[in-house]
Amino acid sequence: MVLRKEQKKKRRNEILSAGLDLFIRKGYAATKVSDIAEQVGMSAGLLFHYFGSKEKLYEELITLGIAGPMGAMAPTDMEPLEFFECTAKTIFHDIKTESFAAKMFVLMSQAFYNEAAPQRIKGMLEGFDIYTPTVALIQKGQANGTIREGNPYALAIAYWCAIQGIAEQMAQTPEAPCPDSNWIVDMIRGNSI
Amino acid sequence: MVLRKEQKKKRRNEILSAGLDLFIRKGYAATKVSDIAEQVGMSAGLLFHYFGSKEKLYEELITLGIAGPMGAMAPTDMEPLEFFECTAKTIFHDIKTESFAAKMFVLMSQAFYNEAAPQRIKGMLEGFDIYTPTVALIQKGQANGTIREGNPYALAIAYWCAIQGIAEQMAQTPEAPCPDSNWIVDMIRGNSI
DNA sequence: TATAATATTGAATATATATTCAATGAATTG
DNA sequence: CAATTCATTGAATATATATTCAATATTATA
Repeated sequence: MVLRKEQKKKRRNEILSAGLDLFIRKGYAATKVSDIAEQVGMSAGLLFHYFGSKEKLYEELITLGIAGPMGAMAPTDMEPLEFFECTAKTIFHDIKTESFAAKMFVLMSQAFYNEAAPQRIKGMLEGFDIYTPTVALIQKGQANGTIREGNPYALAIAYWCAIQGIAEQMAQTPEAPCPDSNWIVDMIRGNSI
Repeated sequence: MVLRKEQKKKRRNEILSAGLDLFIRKGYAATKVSDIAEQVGMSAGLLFHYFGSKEKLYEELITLGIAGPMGAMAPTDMEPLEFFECTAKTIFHDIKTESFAAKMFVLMSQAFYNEAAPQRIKGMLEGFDIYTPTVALIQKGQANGTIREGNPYALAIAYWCAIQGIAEQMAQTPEAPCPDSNWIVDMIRGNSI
């Protein structure tokens, strides 16, 4: 009955999952379509039946990332320190459970900063700026002493890049012990009692 | 007289420098030999006169990294916290001055963890383990209260990966403000008075 | 069951990029 | 200055990998 349709969706997801895994481990350019196909257990030719090209597959992952994990990360009107604690905890929890979300976080960071990402994807990520709202939040926190003194942009970089570095490492060697999210927050924490 | 020889050395260094720059920005696979040649201002063919292959060029960079920046980073018998403060400060200073050393640090990290690095290079980095001595140092610091409690390996990961994440970012966007090395150390600092 | 639609493969093709090479120009040496 | 060696280029070749496609198997529909 609907078997065909469900099977197709499942197969697409398998491809997306394998692609995500390989893209973050090897990078876009070094990941061969045949690698992905092999990891799924299908011929390379068949992959093109599901996704028109390697770039389309990558693009779909980025689209998922924009809609999901990254979207949920947008700063709110929470107390600044609370936001940073909460976000770090969520990401690290995802990392520990090896979730799709955590890998997606790594993929997005790579796509954003690696010059090798396809041009069209670069375009999709234009205006996807996590630093501006983060800086605003940090300034707010500095005003009430919950965030340490220092260049707010530099603090934002320290926070996100530390998380990114650790997330990438965990994606590479999932068996290694995962740092505590509080340690990251201590990097930017103020010394207000 | 010796002009030829000096010119040759200078040219080799230009290639190494351009290669290092592009490898860390795009990754090994996505960096075209013609990109490197263009950045130096020579034909792609000529590059092969200086380095037999793209891989050989990469290999020479890694060799330089092993001998230089990474070698200097090996833990000593210093006070643990002092070592971490000192190392972070040195790396961040290098980053701020956009030195060869800082880029090399990024290259080495990438070569170590990215599965796409050429196999031979992987081999060269075998046994180049920065974590074992770091863990030992952390345990020593935990014993005298200068390093916080927690899984020593996880603390080592937090420290190195945070530095790596920030270094990579700075390599990508050198105009951004650089975090303070002390912030990183605060991540692992104990609360002994 | 017969027919149509879809999934799958493996081989063929296209494309991108690494690498080679013959030819040319510039520097060095005697 | 003549001869030789080295630097350099641009075009040709080799190689790796993305992509297409005709043929076949499988599943759905009537």
